[in-house]
Amino acid sequence: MLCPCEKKNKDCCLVPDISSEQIFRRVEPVLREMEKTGVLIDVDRIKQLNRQVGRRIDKLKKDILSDLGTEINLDSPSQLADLLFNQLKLPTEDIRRTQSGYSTAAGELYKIKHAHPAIPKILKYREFTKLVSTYLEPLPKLVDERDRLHTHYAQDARTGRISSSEPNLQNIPIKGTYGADIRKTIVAGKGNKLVSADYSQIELRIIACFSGDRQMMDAFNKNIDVHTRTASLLFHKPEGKISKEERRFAKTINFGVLYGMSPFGLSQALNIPQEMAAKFIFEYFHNHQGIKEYIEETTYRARKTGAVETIFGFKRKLFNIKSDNRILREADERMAVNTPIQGSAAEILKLAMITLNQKLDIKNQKQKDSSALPQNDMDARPRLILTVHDELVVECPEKQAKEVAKLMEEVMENVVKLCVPIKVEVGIGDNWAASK
DNA sequence: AACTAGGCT
DNA sequence: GTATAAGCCTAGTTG
Repeated sequence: MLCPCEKKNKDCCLVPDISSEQIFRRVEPVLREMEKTGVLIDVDRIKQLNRQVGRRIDKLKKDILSDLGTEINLDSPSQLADLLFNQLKLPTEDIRRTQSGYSTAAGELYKIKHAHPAIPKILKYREFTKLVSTYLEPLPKLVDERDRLHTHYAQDARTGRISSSEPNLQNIPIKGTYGADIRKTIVAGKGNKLVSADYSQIELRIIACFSGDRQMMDAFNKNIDVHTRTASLLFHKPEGKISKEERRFAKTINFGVLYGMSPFGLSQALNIPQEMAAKFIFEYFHNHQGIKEYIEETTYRARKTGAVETIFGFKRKLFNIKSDNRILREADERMAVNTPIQGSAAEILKLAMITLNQKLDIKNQKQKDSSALPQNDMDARPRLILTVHDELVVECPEKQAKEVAKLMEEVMENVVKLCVPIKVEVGIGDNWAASK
């Protein structure tokens, strides 16, 4: 048992006595089982969406090419950049460069969206072609005879996070015009429900605990929205008077801190002057002394030992932390801060998966014994089907959904005890979007 | 294979 | 003066 918040009394946290290596090993069979189970998708609905979005792409493409007055390949960034910036001479002063020329990334085109009627259409075209080429076209081709998708899960060697490939089920759309529609195509089988459980702001809770920052700990302990608390300190207003915009700013800064964001990065993210961004960051660290000291302490220790580690002792070596090359050194400093947070969150989730699977197995055994379910119906029992960094999804018979939701919440919230509460949000639905 | 872009947490 | 937010996977173009 080791308490991660070293600045405070030793017993405020309870971390099970298990190593990161053991977690790594014991989650593997859980992952293999999830791959085997697979997730059910509504193939007809995907094909329908494919046709629908495809028609909009065709129309956009026609409009864009007629607006631009030439035949170029819209999927070629280099052809597009040459046309927009060299031939049509659209303003370039705010446009980032790539190795080859001007960038046509969405964020850059957005800055000049009024400079030419084709620009907003190009942005839509990009959004829709992404959905078709990455999701709507490939997914139906990857299903088995029962319309289930079987991904491959792997554990990342640098942070311990779980990744998903062929297909990647961890980047199924949720935002944007058709995002929710696509997520709705991941469905529960007949008579089943999907139960989704999300850790609420797990990474911020971890940094609150590791740093012992008074304001952040206080917000979590009193169940005050942490972004609203940050906004309240930043804008010198009571929490009740914080606007949506102010909360959004605070949220971006809170996440920025986890990643080591600079004034430049913040100014880009919020679309504000760099000076203002610098002021926000200064003010943030003034209000959150604990976080400031934690970051200094972590990078200092990384320099001394050449590595950082997570709550269960997973180590990441940082080869450039003492480099004379500022670019490389600062990249390692950001990893030094981020890896223990992201990696610890990954371990907490994996330990919850191991524990949850154990309890589901025990439950399944009992169900079988009391013959509450048909003996050979492999589908009629709760199974983990998805894991997405801070979320787990279980598919289970409708009748068990509430019970399973409760179990997931209980297991995930108590698998470790930090010096702030861990909160989980659960939902039940017929598809992935509805279960949140 | 490198580059650019973009989906998710 | 220069680059600038952690981690992952996939797709299309280019040479």
